[in-house]
Amino acid sequence: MGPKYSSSRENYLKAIFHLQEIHGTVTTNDVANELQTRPASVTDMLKKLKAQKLLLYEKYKGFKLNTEGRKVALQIIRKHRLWEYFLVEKLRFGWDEVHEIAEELEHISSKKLIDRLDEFLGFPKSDPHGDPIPDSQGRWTLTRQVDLLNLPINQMAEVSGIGDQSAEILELLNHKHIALGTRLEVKKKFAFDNSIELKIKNQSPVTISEHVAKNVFVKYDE
Amino acid sequence: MGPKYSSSRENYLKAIFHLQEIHGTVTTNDVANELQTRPASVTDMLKKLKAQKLLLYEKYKGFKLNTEGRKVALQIIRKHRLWEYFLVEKLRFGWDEVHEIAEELEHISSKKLIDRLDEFLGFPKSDPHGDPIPDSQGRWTLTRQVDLLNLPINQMAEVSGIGDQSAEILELLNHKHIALGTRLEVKKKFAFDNSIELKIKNQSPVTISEHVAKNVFVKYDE
DNA sequence: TTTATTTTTTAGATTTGTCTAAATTTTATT
DNA sequence: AATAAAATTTAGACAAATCTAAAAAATAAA
Repeated sequence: MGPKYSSSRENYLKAIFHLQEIHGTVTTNDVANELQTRPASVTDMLKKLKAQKLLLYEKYKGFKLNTEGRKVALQIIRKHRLWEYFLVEKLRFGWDEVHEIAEELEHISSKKLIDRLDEFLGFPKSDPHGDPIPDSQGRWTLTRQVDLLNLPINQMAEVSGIGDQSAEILELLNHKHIALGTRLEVKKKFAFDNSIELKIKNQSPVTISEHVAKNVFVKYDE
Repeated sequence: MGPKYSSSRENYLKAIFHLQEIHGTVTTNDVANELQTRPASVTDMLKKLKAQKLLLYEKYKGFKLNTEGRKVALQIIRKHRLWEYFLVEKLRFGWDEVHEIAEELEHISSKKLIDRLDEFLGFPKSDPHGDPIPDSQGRWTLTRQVDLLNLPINQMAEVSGIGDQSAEILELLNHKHIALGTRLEVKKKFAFDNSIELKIKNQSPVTISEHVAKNVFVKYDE
């Protein structure tokens, strides 16, 4: 059996999901803009998605995915992010060059394939951009995982992993009282050398270099 | 940029390549049969492939791929077989369940992806069915690799690998004078228990069980 | 070598996804 | 509230890939 929905339909579902996460409800123009297509084409597709019972839609009013549509969208997002993780972690791609390839891979239909891939990758919780990966039931941890360079300022987070496992970096982190589980927030980012000033509760601020920041991963709820 | 040719076109190229390997020249009905489609649809596509300069075709005469068409077909076969290898070796799929999934994966367009995958897999020479994998220039070793159960009768071949690495099988093979590099041929296959009678030059015939045969891989030129 | 059979092609229709241009509805502005 | 502007939908067209039914060409059989 081929795919349940065409690539095109899947792209619409994904775009609508994305937009309704941001705005609650979605408009025709939004989708046209997101998918680089024409509003008329969007309307055409909305009718099809409604007929397939994936979308709540009354013409001229806004629209949003129903439960089934959301479910399908989450599976596509899951595939996209797992493939991105694979490309970066296993095939040594840069995190900035994987999106386009994952746009194609996300439409491969086999559920067994994606569950095996998930297992092969060790059930990662976040993709290389820090976005959460839904599990095979479409649930996701609300936790984002990023390195310290990408942690928003004043966002409390918990250290969840160290990239470089060398004794040198562990010594440095130890000295600054940073370990797995430490709760901290970024107070300042210096554009000059990308160094970062951190604050850990009940301690005075510490500064770390870009090189170190890149290797410290933290998670936080959004 | 999207794919250079549609999935459908790629499937035609692959089918025609396959058929012309067997019969030299290809007919409309052959292709229709191979792709489970109608002769009229094949004719339609032949015109398009000819217009794209991938096919030598005069109506009512047979047809075959030109150099460019062959090149494209080989790249698709390369992708198909590398993905099959990945599915079996990395994701623990059975060799009998990977074909359908690879039919989808083979249409992913990124050349960089497939070259990285090739590297990640260690530049395998054969897919899980023993079919050769073309390299990134479309060249392939004419050598097929199969286990002893699948070696054609009276085909001289050379032992190229042992699946199970246990001391027990190595002891058994050693006793029967079978090692990496040994040249042998299958003289008889017994349907009753799938045991196999082998002949090594200057030695009397030996019989091995199905279990052993499955774990001895050989290569031969076709 | 006619005739019959099979193969292949053409003609015209269908489906999916897209588009442009025009019409309609909603929203914003005076 | 009337009008202007923006958003959305409809109507009709097009390209790709497929199909059926009929016509044309090639092959096989009498």
